[in-house]
Amino acid sequence: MNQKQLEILDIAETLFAKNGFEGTSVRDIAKLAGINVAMINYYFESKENLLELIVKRSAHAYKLVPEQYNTEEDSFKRLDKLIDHYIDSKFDNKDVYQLLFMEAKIKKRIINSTVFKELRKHNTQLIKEVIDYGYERGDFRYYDPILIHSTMIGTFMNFKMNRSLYEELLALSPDEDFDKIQKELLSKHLKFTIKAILTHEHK
Amino acid sequence: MNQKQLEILDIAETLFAKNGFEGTSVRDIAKLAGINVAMINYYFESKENLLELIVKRSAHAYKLVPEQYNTEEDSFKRLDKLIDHYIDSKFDNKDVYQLLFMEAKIKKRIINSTVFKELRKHNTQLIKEVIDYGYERGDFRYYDPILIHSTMIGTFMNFKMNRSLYEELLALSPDEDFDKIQKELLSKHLKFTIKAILTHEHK
DNA sequence: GTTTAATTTAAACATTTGTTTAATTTTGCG
DNA sequence: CGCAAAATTAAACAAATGTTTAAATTAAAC
Repeated sequence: MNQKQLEILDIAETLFAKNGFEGTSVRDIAKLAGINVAMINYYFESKENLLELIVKRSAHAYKLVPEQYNTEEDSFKRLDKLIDHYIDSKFDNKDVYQLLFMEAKIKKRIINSTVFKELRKHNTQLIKEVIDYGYERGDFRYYDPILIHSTMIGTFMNFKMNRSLYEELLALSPDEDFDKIQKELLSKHLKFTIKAILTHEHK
Repeated sequence: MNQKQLEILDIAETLFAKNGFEGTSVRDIAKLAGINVAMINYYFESKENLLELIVKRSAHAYKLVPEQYNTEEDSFKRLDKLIDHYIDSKFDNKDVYQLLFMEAKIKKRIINSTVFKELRKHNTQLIKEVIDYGYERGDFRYYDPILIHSTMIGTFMNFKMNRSLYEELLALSPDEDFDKIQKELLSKHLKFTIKAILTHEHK
């Protein structure tokens, strides 16, 4: 794939995430990329296929990698690192995750939602291992990793999908780096929440 | 508005939530409602207007009503009731919330996202009051209601939007009432999580 | 430099889109 | 009934959609 094709993927990714798949026409993409409409079919065969390529390109980047956090011996520090790693992986690949999240619901779409499901199962399993690690060391109580993951992903997506609301609520001045602040806030909040869950007594 | 018009609203609501606004054609709606395509414009003037009507019809139902929970004197019980009330209000009006949530991102749409923002501000404020109540009685620590609300709504939406994933993960037999189980699980999890946050010590 | 292949273009293609028209049917009322 | 208003229909509308074609341009190979 050449430079131009990658640029088209980026542009399509952004537009799909912003306006939805149906809400984005191939002409929109072509115009923004400064190319002829026909080039999209020449390069990618179809619009559907373009979506599939975008998803495949980035989906793997959302997989958690144990090496990123399991060097920490302390249960709490390991959890912290896991959460930062989790947030980082989703922030770095800007828009695919929103795309996946939205498209996962659409039954019509040919897109392989298996990719998305497998991804979530994989990450849930790794989260479970960190919980188990802390549990065996007597630091955490046990709690369903599916639910923990739901809260992580849900809180994250909610922040991502309601940016303009949070700009208002948090009353940030427009020159501040919203992404950075949002990321820090989210990191702090999720760490606190998950730790609270894992150390809270059942009454 | 007659019976048929209300039925059309219901059908459109379902389809919009399932396939998105652009992903749903007026002909899809007409076919499912068993009416002529022209009737939709005859009744509702335009497709956009139909969406707006759907939103307006249900948006108010998502507003929390203090009377539903502030009869409880105990901080924890009041919080429990708030959470159940919160979940109930979103479950009862089936698909509008998903619609709002998805459409809130789309900048193109004429739909008044102010409605959605005001709704969230209103609910955040009520959540804050419950937190304050518990804080004044020495039951809770203070925690940013915006973040609490984010976790509530995020966890909820994540459950809602990934139903098929959770059907798989939770390995429910198909004859079980998934909605009911999901609702109970969500209720229990959110109650535990929010309470954990509000009683967890800052280290 | 010529020829072949790959790239890019404008135009046309067939569908589908939301909406409107104009004719028809149904309804309500005297 | 008779008639006007409302409801419903099939058809047509223009615009937009994804895709294809066939010609034009560029690049590569010999």
